[in-house]
Amino acid sequence: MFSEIKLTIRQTQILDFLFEFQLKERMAPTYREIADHFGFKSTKAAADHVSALEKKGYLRRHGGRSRGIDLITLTRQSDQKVIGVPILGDIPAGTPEQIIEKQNGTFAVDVKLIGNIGHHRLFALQVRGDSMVGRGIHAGDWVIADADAVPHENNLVVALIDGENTLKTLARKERRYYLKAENPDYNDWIPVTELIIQGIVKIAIRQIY
Amino acid sequence: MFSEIKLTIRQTQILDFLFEFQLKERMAPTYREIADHFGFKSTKAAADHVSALEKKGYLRRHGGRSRGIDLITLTRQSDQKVIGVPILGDIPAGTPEQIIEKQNGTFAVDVKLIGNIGHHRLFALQVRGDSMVGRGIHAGDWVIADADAVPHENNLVVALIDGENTLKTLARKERRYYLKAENPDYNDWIPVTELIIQGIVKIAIRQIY
DNA sequence: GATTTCACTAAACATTTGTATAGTACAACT
DNA sequence: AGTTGTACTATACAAATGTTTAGTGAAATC
Repeated sequence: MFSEIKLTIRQTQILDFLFEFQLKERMAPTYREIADHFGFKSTKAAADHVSALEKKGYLRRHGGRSRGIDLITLTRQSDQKVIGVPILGDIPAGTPEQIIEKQNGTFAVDVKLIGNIGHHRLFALQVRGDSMVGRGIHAGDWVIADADAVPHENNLVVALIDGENTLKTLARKERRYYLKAENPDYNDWIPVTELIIQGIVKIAIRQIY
Repeated sequence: MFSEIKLTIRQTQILDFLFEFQLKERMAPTYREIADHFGFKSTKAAADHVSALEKKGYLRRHGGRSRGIDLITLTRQSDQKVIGVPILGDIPAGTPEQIIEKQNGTFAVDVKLIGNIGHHRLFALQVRGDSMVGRGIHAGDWVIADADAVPHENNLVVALIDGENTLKTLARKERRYYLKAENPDYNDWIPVTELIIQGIVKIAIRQIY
């Protein structure tokens, strides 16, 4: 490829500040804001540093314009990136593949919440019933589930039972897995062989009234 | 379900231009650039339109700063509309006005979750401590709060006590309001006169492991 | 019919901001 | 030994930009 041009310690500090400012304030700083941050008594110092960073290819400047520093690699969206997660309809099909096809719009989820999921397929659904109140999940809540995650004990899973999506906790007794409803009123332990686990719940979203 | 605050044809055109400019130029336009584009002979026309859009909650302005127009909504697609909610830093200032200024990046929230907030200011913060486990809110959870909502009894509120943000339930005993921690370990009832209620929690987001 | 909102013009002011000139000091190459 | 690059100060100008006061006319709302 190409070897990056080395930066001095100070130039690295300046560049770090530029990124930080852009992320926080959602705009580029002015030379005076840079100077103030570093305690420079002249704006020329800041301008010189930015000029050096431009020469070395770390940024572009839109000459004449205020706040014209353009950090090339940082898009505005990188601060606020969302993933469109398909919403599961009320009567979903069986397999995870079909789930995505039966979608009912999408739900936007901030990547801060899910991190690096790779190519995993996610889906969203709105909770009905109160089988999961024991884990703080109530009717009307939204859950985001990962269709490709490997289930582990104590995971909150989306399972398909009799054509309906239900939320259960994946439990284990000795060597056998079961599904458990987190509500004392329910006592349904269902062996995992009788059903399909469609996804592992990663995020729960509650609207508070 | 919810109706958005309506825009006039001209205001829609202005908003479209703001999105277009931000996308192309990677920065917000100035009032003169807006005026030039539309052929306005006074910058006041542009400023008035932007002011109207701010009042209707379609954008925020960073007063005094050049290119200080901050488009909150990222996408204009009706399917996947998100609002950028400023994230509160760890040591926030007192009044709701100052909250927005101390922002630390933004958090994207699907409008499906919030409905019509009008021009209410929202903010996001990550929960520390376990004072709200009784209401299913744990350390690490995200909460989205409305800085302009009117507090009611039993509301989950963000309150500023001794320079720290804490979550409490707004409770009432006879005619006086108090703040209650939803954890049997805590028993702190604080009269509302001694503190500032910064916002009413509308959404809680939990990452499930 | 009165008031408010919308959509601007016109002119000006104040601040913010980019840019320039002139210079100091030091370290690193060539 | 001389040049180049780094890292600034000090001052200042001019352009860019936000903001304000004062107004007009039409459309919408009360």
